[in-house]
Amino acid sequence: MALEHAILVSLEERPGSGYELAGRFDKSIGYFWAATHQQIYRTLKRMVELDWVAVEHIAQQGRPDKKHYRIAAGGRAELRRWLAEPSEPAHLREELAVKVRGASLGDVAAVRAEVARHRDHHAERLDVYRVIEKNDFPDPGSLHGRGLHQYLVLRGGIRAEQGMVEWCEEVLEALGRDRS
Amino acid sequence: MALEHAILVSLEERPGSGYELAGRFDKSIGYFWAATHQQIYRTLKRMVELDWVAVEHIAQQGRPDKKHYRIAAGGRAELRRWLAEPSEPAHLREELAVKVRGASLGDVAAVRAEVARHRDHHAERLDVYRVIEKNDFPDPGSLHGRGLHQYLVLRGGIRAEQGMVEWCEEVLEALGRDRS
DNA sequence: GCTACCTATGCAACAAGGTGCACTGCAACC
DNA sequence: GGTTGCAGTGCACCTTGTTGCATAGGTAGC
Repeated sequence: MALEHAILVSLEERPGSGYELAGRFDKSIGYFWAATHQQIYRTLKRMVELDWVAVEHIAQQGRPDKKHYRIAAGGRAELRRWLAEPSEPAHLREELAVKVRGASLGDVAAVRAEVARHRDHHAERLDVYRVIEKNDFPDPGSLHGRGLHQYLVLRGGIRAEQGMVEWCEEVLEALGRDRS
Repeated sequence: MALEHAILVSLEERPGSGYELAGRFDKSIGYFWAATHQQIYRTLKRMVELDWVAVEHIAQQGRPDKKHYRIAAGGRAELRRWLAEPSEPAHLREELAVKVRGASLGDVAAVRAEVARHRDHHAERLDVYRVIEKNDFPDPGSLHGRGLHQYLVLRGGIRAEQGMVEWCEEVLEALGRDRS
């Protein structure tokens, strides 16, 4: 499972609480690997038992106590092991595509409206990425190491969203032209 | 869940056995929504209980008996209902991206090799799609209705694989240039 | 003659992900 | 003064997906 490894990578970049991690998985790293707070709390607990992360209980006044996590030596070793290991190419899983394929068995106009909605969604997401690209990586040519790696992942997100927007446009155009 | 609906769409196009469906989900429709034979048998069983599909037991000699499934009226109604309903945009889930992001915590060369492997995989998949496009849809401009919808989904697959290949190339080039 | 694969279905167990809820106390809004 | 939202962790339950195994006769290759 990659969730553990995504958490390890994120904690290595910056230690933090489960709540704070859940926030990160709701944006930034979460754009490429989503997770709910439930998954994160459960996984952190398991990783403490495995000695992949270290916990520190922090008492707070006025707000709930929290647990601060940071990556442990075992976690670093696990990351190295996992990075060297081959991984399965992810396969597509796009409900919208199934709907397009079956559109003629229902209301084609409704499916078309869904495609338009998805296009808007992906266009918004694309905007978010472009802003990040502009603000955080103004000079991509000068990047090295970790910064470069983060940039490349962002580039993947941009490509994916751009591709989806273009596909939605193609579908909208074709369905709009079709009168049968 | 969309697996049920993907099966319904597939059965509507052509009735068949669970085994035969598992074959389809191993190629064609499976390129966009993968499923194992286990999932398919379980889901078919459930859909029979819901009266979404009808079964016919067929005794065979020399080979195991089989069950032939076709879509029922309830399944058609469910498809119409589902097609009219909005669906959540899928979020990305690409383990390779997590590896690229964490590459500096391990053997960057190994991650780079993985990216090359994935590029090859997606390039092969892209070839498969291009062959289907050329053979099954020689004249896209003349397509209507169901044929057009199938073509549009294939176009989505082509775009996705093309995008992945290009991203892998970008990553390979950038990692190859980086000496830090 | 032995191995391996194909057809065909399915159970059992497990891993992973998602949903709903519960508790607490402060700050901000209207 | 009541509602909403945030910070913070977690349980219980449910759905979805994966893996290993079982069964059994036919066919194809070495």
